[in-house]
Amino acid sequence: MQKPSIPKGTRDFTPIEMSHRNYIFDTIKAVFQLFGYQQIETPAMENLSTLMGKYGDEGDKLLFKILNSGDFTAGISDNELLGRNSIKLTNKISDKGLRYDLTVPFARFVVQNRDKITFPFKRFQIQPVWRADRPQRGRYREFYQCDVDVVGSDSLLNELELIQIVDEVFKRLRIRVVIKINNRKILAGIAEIIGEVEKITDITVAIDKMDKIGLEKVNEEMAAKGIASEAIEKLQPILKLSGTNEKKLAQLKEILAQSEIGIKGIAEMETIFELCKMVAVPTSIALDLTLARGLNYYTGAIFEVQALDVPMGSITGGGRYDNLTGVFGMEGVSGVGISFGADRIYDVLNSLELYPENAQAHTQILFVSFGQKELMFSLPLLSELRQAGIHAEIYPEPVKMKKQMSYADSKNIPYVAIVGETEMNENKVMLKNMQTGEQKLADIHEIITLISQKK
RNA sequence: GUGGUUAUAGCUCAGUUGGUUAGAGCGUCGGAUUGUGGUUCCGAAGGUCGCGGGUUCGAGCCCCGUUUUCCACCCCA
Repeated sequence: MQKPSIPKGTRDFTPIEMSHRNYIFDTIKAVFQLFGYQQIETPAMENLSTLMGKYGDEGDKLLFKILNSGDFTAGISDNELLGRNSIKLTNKISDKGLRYDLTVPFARFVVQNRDKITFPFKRFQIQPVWRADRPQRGRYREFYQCDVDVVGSDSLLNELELIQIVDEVFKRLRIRVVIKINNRKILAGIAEIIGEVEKITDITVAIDKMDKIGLEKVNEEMAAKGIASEAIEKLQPILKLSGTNEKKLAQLKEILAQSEIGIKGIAEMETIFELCKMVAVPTSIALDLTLARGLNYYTGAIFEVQALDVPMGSITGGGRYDNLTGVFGMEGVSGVGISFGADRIYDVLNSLELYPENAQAHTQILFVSFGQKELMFSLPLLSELRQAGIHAEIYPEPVKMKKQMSYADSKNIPYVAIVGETEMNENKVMLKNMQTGEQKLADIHEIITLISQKK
């Protein structure tokens, strides 16, 4: 017999773990709805043509591909098979893949369902995504993203709203966080000023690592990518900017004075900070010029959220993308959105043990079974309890009482109903409080009132 | 994809320079207690030491391969 196992980077969740996870999902969902967002879902698998080329070369490699059904080698010549060109071969034997994130499927959704959507469209989506990454701390091959996006509106009010959502979600989850914010236009302006417009991706990827590897190594990496040493030299004062958000922006304004796009980015940031001040967002928001984020479809503000009390990569991230639907043939639709990484938030919550006590909706009363007659007596009572909204169950086998009591104990069920000869004669049940050990004869209505009060 | 690391009972882990029959705690099941759990006591079941090969008189322990776990890099939630 073989030992059962699951694919690497995937996990099972027990009932307790699920109640913890649902606490996260329910909290996030409630906040999304509070701000007027509507839920959608898209299929776990998409056509590869939808997914390929949207996440860069690295992303393409990390896509899980689904083998075509039936005789998938039918249309392939022996030469092609023997050629062992796995990329070419993949295109022939697979035309579907598991989704890599929720944003690209959402863009497809918008284009395909534009007749049913009124803009601005505010949607949220909570579903798993899959990446063929090598698993490690805070990194899984299957994980949930909780996306909120607004498409069809350029207003910076949307950016504000997303910040407010982040603030509210983490307030409710009681996780202390910092919201890091930057702007792709500012990064573009910087590239322009130092004369390396072509290399903007390499520059952003390198400076994104500032926190992790430090200034020196970042400089080394940029040099290795072929960025001119004068350009790197010019970049230094920018990387060393410090002080309040306002101070940084003021200094940047001077540095980027000659860059139209840079000035535009600064203006956006100023507006966003002003709006945050106006509604008094309590979470600290830090302008972080080293924040770049990998996905290259962002064009304006970019966000990242980090937990203050647990070392963990970003637990939420997103930004503004001006033309995401363009690749699917629908031009000029701007969107902005963020994604909560539910599995990382789950890890943070686990290490801080921040779950509310009654996070799980468990059984409130268990009927023990003695035999056929008692069963006939108990079943209608069970139905009555359930109709009153009380979580009730009956032990399905007339086994030893010790066993049934242990079951109640291990499931943390607060009340046990014992029904035997004596109780049936009086049309009552023996209600035992598992915490105090007290028990008393009670009829069904007394029980309903008692348990309902305890809720 | 690159480098390192791990694997022994359902779970967490011991296991001496390579030496007879591989252990503990927890959990599970049974009993003390034929209608009363959480505490206690007694007992039982449960392992091809990840898998495959090699070295050796002899391998859980050494060597090679492979899979898996975790960590770092790349990249990312």
